Amino acid sequence: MATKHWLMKAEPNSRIVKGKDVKFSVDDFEAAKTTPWEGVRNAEARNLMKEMKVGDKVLFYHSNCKNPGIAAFAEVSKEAYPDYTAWDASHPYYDAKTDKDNPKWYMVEVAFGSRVQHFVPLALLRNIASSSELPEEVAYIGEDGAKAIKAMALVTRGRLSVQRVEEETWEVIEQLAEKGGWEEVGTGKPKTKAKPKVNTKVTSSRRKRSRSKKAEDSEGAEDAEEDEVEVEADEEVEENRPRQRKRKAATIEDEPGGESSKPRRSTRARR
DNA sequence: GCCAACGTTGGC
DNA sequence: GCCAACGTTGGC
Repeated sequence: MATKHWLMKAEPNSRIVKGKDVKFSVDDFEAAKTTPWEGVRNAEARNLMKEMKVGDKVLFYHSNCKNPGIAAFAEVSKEAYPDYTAWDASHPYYDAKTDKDNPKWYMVEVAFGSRVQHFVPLALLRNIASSSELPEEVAYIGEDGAKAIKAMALVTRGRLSVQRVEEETWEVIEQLAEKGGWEEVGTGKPKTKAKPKVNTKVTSSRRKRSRSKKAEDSEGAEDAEEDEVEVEADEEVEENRPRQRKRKAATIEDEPGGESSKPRRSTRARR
């Protein structure tokens, strides 16, 4: 079967949930090499993860930050298995309503591939999606490319933390990540619609702040290494870091510490 | 099963 | 920090 493509969101900024930092930036991901994508507590996102196969390609997205966008390429290294953090009362995403005999939440493991050469900001994608004409800085994606972007779940629905990405769309994102071109201009201005701001900047000045550490969020990239992934993981992961997101969790809990071993990330799953 | 209230996500 | 979109919960 054909390889499928996905987009998974993580939060690059520090955010403490139940005493634990759910941050998981592209830097964290690169250092971890592989990470269990735990913490997803949204049924649709979980169902999509269950469809993932080893080798499927993933766009790593920075969410809930100053400059949200696509920061890296990754791939699925382990198929869906029960998300044990749902049973860990000290975990940010603990779900008191589930138990080991009847797992409700699942996670996959994702292996870092490479950073994008040019960070692809959500603002750029929104700009492309909302413009009647293709911004000239990214004219190389063509009208079909623009059409693919307009249909992206990231643009049309936004809130899902795990989304399906069409192959053609993946290719357009690859082109953008490789060629860039809007940085000096700003995301291309908005033409028409416009919503907002356009982004822009992005690189250039970039934003400041952000996250706890530094940022990187934005771009990053610069180089990138390419390579590809590989990896696999097997075993378990080692560490990994966290990120994650929130969710409600239920309550309970108790304190931190816990084992948990890893926290991780995750994306949010929106709930 | 419908739907209003509520809570969350997440861009800005 | 604001707030819009949307998912979930729970009453009826």
